[in-house]
Amino acid sequence: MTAEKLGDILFYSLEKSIKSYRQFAQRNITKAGFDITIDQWLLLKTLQEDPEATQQQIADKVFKDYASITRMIDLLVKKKLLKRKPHPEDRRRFALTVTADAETLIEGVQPLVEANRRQALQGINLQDVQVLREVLEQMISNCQN
Amino acid sequence: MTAEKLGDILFYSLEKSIKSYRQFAQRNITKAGFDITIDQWLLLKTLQEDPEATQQQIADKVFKDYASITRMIDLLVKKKLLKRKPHPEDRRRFALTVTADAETLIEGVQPLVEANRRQALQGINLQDVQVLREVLEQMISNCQN
DNA sequence: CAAAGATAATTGATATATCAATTAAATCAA
DNA sequence: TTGATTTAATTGATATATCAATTATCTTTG
Repeated sequence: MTAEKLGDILFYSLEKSIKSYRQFAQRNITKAGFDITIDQWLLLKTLQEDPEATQQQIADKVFKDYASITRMIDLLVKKKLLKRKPHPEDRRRFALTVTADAETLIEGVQPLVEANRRQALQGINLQDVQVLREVLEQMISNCQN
Repeated sequence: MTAEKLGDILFYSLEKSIKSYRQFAQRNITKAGFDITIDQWLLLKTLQEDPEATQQQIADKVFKDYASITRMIDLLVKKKLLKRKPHPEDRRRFALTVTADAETLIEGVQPLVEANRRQALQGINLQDVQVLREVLEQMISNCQN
């Protein structure tokens, strides 16, 4: 019969948990008056960590499609959070710069993000988080083809 | 300094793992020649489990937005996988019926879905899956506001 | 019963995901 | 050096996510 109920399926909980967290986190950021999505924040953060990254490297890091990154960057440029200039050494690329506005925004959001993470993990012990991390990594590698 | 690297962040692994799984599963389904997305499959499955469900109930079950469900149903009707008729008792609603085509499709996809799940969980022991499940549920409830 | 409130679904606007095809520039190889 | 291959990014098409506003119908309640 294998009457596998949706609620019993691990992947369903996975989806649900990540969506819950995203909604929760985005709600808090929006409520606090920040005009930025979590994905945009993450992209900017990534660029700050590695200002020389190509769009493809960014895509790999935030685990998104190249096309999505192109469009997100378009948006961020429109919002004056990024500057896009021709790259001096490789004309296929662009040199991306996080603007001062963006830096302020990112800093402002940071404590909220940390608070969100803390609240989401409340009452969960560290060993379990570690197990979770390992299981997820195993799953990721199992799905690499 | 809190130089929290992205890779260290649990939520990042969560996103990455669910995306890996989805891409992996969708790839296999598409490769096998089935013209359906995982989300569409899930919606149809949910309706099969509970044919009387309202769209809102479906949305809650698959953890999607009402608007998304409306649009997915439009699509499924176009693809002849669903029939939408006026509901006999409540004119605000629709009576949704999974077509015979859809039933065949769902059955055909089923073994693939199960194989995908098995492969994704390979080498992971059951206790750890159980821990995972519990942690995720806790996280979900932590984010309920 | 009528007005107010609740419920089911849709629509519009914007953001993101994904695949395939394309363009432009760089690099490699004969 | 030219011609083939690879790489960086974009574009188009389609699917989904999310919020707010709207419509239509039902349910309460005064």
